[in-house]
Amino acid sequence: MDVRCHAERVVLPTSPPETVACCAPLVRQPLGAADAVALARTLKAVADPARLRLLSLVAAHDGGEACVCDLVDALDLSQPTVSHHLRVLVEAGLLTREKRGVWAYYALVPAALNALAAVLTAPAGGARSRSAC
Amino acid sequence: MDVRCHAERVVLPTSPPETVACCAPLVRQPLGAADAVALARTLKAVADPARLRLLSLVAAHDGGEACVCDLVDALDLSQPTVSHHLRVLVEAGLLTREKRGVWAYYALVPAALNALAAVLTAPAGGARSRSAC
DNA sequence: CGTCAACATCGACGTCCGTGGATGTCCGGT
DNA sequence: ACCGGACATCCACGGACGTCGATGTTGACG
Repeated sequence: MDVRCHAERVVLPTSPPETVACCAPLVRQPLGAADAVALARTLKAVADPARLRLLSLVAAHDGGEACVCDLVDALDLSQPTVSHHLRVLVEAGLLTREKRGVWAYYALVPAALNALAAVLTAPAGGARSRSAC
Repeated sequence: MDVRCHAERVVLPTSPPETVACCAPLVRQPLGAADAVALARTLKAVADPARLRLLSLVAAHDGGEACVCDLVDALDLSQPTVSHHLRVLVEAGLLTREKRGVWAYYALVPAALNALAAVLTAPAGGARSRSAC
């Protein structure tokens, strides 16, 4: 499950997990329709207040993982709603789920977040930037 | 007493005074509800295929700016829809609008995109990373 | 084996969002 | 002054999304 460069491949709507859009600088060249849909799908997973707080809570938790009960307690949402958001984040490849006993522990996938950040990064001052992946 | 998980660990300090989406790495500390809403609002502006393509087209265009007619021609959307998306992007601070004569030229705001990217950036392998805000 | 707790799934409801056609506004040209 | 083109705004419709209550599944424990 590595996040490699040059992923021109686009997956079907019934996407397998962890299909994070790789380094497509967004400001280098106009991205195609299919790539835009794929990128938007991942960004939509992050573009929600509850999901942002979940990512933040999981990342800031001890050991970099947290169980659902902790998250339900931290947010003002019902347990099914929290489970739904966690599912969305896992399907987007941003979180991993590991069940230990009765509890389900969620952990961050830093590479996925960094891939998103890399796509959004724009050349602040200069015109052309390095194309190193 | 029953063993209800370990829900006494989380503190939930409400929202810190700072509400700016400056360097708040998202993985450093749990972000408050208000900050999450603000961040999500900006991310929602980007989490759309048409808007992503618009950003890409504008950035890759000559001079870093493009008029609406170019964008309507590039995408398969009606002119009102393109105007709507451009409006969303301008209100999110990601594009600027300058009207010259009959045409309206849109240009990218690199700092805005970079701010988003900075928030999403996670410590890939390391643990702690400090950054002066 | 029965019970309880943790978590996921299902069904439903209200709301927001993307889209296009019709229309309005502004500017330049003849 | 009239007309045509470039954009913006308005309105309405269909689909997607966030939320919760109810229910199902699984594992631990007496």
